[in-house]
Amino acid sequence: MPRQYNAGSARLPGRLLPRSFFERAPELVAPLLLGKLLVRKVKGRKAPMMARIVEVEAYLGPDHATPDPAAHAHRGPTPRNAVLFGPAGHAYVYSIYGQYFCVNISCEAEGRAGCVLLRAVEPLSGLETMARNRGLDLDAAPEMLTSGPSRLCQALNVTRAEHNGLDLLASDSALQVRDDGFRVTECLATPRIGIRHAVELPLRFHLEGHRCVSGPRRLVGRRVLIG
DNA sequence: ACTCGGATTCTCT
DNA sequence: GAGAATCCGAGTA
Repeated sequence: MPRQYNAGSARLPGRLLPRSFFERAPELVAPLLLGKLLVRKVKGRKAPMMARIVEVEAYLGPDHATPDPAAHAHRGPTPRNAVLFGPAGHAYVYSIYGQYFCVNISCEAEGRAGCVLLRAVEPLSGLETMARNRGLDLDAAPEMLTSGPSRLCQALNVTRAEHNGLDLLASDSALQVRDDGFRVTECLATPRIGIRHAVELPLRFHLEGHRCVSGPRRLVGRRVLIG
């Protein structure tokens, strides 16, 4: 059973991840992010929204040994992807299809790009707020709230205007990644979803069988041990 | 200035 | 499983 958190508690659970955690290649960081907490603090509200990361994808920068033409950073820095070339542990939020957002976490040392896309999280607290943000009934199933990169942005009200470039490793950030001690020992690596290029790279990582994971349930993948 | 495609989601059939 | 919605950013000129 997922650990429950007191929505009224003033202190956030666990601890912030160190920046060094993200100053590595995205394909190493991505599986290690599974099981970590995503915390969304909203000004004027006592209780933050919290969710556990269950599905991610790695996108490689132009200096990586493996070319990744599916990555936004592949052709080098542009105004849009500037955050990816900055320090690690920051939010790269971009808009897609004119109506949605996706959120990534920058990886690698400053000057080098690479990131991890958050594709799905398991809601832990603030589910009614998430449902309201998504325009769903307050008793909507958890997987309808945050299963999908743009669904989770909508549920947590993450936008490019407000959150692009935000430091996810600072205690005063509206969006944080934290480690509450929850341990994931293995995951499944599969091809990434929704891309046209580099479709063969196995850079999508998820908790096998988790109901909040997005996408087709029958993707071929290989088991990966974590830690 | 102009074109084109997109790391998606929802609503149908 | 297919098609629509919908617009920003990147590339080309």
